[in-house]
Amino acid sequence: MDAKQKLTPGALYGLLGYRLRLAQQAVFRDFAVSVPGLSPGRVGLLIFIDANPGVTQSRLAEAVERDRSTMVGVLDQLEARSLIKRRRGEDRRTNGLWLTRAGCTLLARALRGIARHEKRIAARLSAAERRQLLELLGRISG
Amino acid sequence: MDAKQKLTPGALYGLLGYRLRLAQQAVFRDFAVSVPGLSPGRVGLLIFIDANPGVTQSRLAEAVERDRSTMVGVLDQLEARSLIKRRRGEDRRTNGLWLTRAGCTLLARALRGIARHEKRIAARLSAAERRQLLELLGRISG
DNA sequence: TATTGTTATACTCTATAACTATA
DNA sequence: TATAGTTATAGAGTATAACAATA
Repeated sequence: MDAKQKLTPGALYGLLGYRLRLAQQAVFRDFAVSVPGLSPGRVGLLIFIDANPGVTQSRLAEAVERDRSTMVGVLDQLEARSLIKRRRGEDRRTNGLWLTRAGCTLLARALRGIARHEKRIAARLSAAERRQLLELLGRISG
Repeated sequence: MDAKQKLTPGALYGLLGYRLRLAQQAVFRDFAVSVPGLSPGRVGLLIFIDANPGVTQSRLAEAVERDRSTMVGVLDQLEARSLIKRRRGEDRRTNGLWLTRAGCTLLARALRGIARHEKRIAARLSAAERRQLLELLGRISG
């Protein structure tokens, strides 16, 4: 053993915030493997559009708590990949959003990947422990 | 109630990864209020330098799992704020890192802020629940 | 006037590749 | 040759401010 400490000191290791960050990073890495080609945020957008066909860009931005200007580029990318389409709304200031056929297909595949992912990260928890973890996380989130 | 779903659908809400992300975001927001002027990552660096005075940039980068090129700019900022100092090592390729007086002072203040922060985010958990949450998070992190 | 989508711009955090000075 | 620090560059992801079209 070295005189120097190897990783972050015990000071951090006892903190909920730090441990939450470590867990989230581990989960994120597994997600990237299980759901190639889509980040968690992107999947969230596809799910939301799928559940709310024709939703406007501003409503979507509001739903995921981002500025509407932020959505423009993100949606440009999804549209460039032919996963979504924009269509001008009855209120002609708005764009309605829909999944394309390819978007539906990719979302379905992503959801299967997420199911595998979820199973893998919960592998070391019993069903009761998984429930309790969700409960405690909910308490933290306020 | 609208026909459209308000936020992300139940599909996501049952997922550990999603709930972890929500909890982490809530904690992050509270951290920013409790520990003004330093992000969680920056505090981690100061703690590590404090615990390992004279550590080189590369060892620090390795400890926090970042590329050494990433550290350069970050350390430039901390140095520009006079929180750390670099000193050329015996091996003259290296820079040793130390906290300055101001860095020590700010770190001490940050640690007090983190203590308040930790107390606040754990406020809705019993001691046993807090322990269990740490345990379950450890299991998730692998 | 107010709202929607857009653009221009900028900031944070991160990485890779190539350079320099040392070893 | 190999390593430490640096630079140039790039790419996510995010925001604010201002603008045109539309309401």
